[in-house]
Amino acid sequence: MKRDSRLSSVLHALLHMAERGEPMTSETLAACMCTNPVVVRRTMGLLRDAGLVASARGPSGGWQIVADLNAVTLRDLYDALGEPTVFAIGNRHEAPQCLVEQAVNAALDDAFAEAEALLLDRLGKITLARLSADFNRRYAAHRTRT
Amino acid sequence: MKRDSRLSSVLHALLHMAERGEPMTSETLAACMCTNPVVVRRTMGLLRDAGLVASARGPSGGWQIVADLNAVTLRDLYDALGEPTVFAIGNRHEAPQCLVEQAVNAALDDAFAEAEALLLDRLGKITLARLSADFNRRYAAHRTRT
DNA sequence: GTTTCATGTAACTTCAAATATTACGAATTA
DNA sequence: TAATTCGTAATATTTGAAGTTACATGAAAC
Repeated sequence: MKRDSRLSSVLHALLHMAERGEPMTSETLAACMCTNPVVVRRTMGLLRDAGLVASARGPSGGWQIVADLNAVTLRDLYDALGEPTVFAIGNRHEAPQCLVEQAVNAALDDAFAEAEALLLDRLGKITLARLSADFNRRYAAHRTRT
Repeated sequence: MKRDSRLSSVLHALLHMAERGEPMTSETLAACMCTNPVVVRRTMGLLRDAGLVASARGPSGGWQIVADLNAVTLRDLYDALGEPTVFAIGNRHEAPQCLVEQAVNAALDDAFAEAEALLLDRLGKITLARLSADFNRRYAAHRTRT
């Protein structure tokens, strides 16, 4: 299976944008994430629909954060991306006739639902501001070392 | 992404085997799970390697549970399957140079690790015996209704 | 107002991982 | 020895994410 890395990607992009302060083109963002401008536009487009970033066309255009870094959590990003499937493990059939399979599914669904709830709760507690601060700590430490 | 449904599959198979009491061929199991005998053999083979089931060749051969249903948890099955990847969401790069991406990955890794730990803990608390009992409750209820 | 730059998006291709299939060898029972 | 069943290699299919190509649309700069 190929894992969905969009959450990781948009976070990477957003922190770079936060550092920069001025609009960044999808080309620039794609370069710093080793991907393709179209992929960036597609993904950032979802964040724009959610009101988190703004895009502008033409010269001096590009992408910019419009939300308050203290107010945006990773959960918000997850939601903006369309609440992608969390687990790579799932039931064989979703609504089986077989009573055995129903019992199996019920047990698995419970456990996975609990884990998903915990994950989303954790994501809801991490703000972009905190990640940005974390990055700046790492940056300072890095400059000290070298 | 295509989700891994082997945990669901082997559970389904094991409960059928528990009900039956005598060996079941991979062909029979495949039929009741709408899949292929070879797939069954491959997957059940992992459980055999873990000492949970036994296989016998030739006429009157097939698959049988050899473990105590009270002692086997879903976590044991997960382990027997080789601890498959839990999440369909992941980091873009695993060991990035970029400090921004390192900060992002660290935050995500934490949240996902917590959720995974909770999931495995839950799986470790569900025994095959409990699932079997759950099935029998459903079966009784079903017979009452019809 | 024309040129240039950048997004918007449809259509298609590639890639990775699970699952399915075919084929045949090896072991076991009757 | 014939029938049955597992063991397993090799290959194909399927699914969904990611990447690519192509071109239309809109905005700024001159």
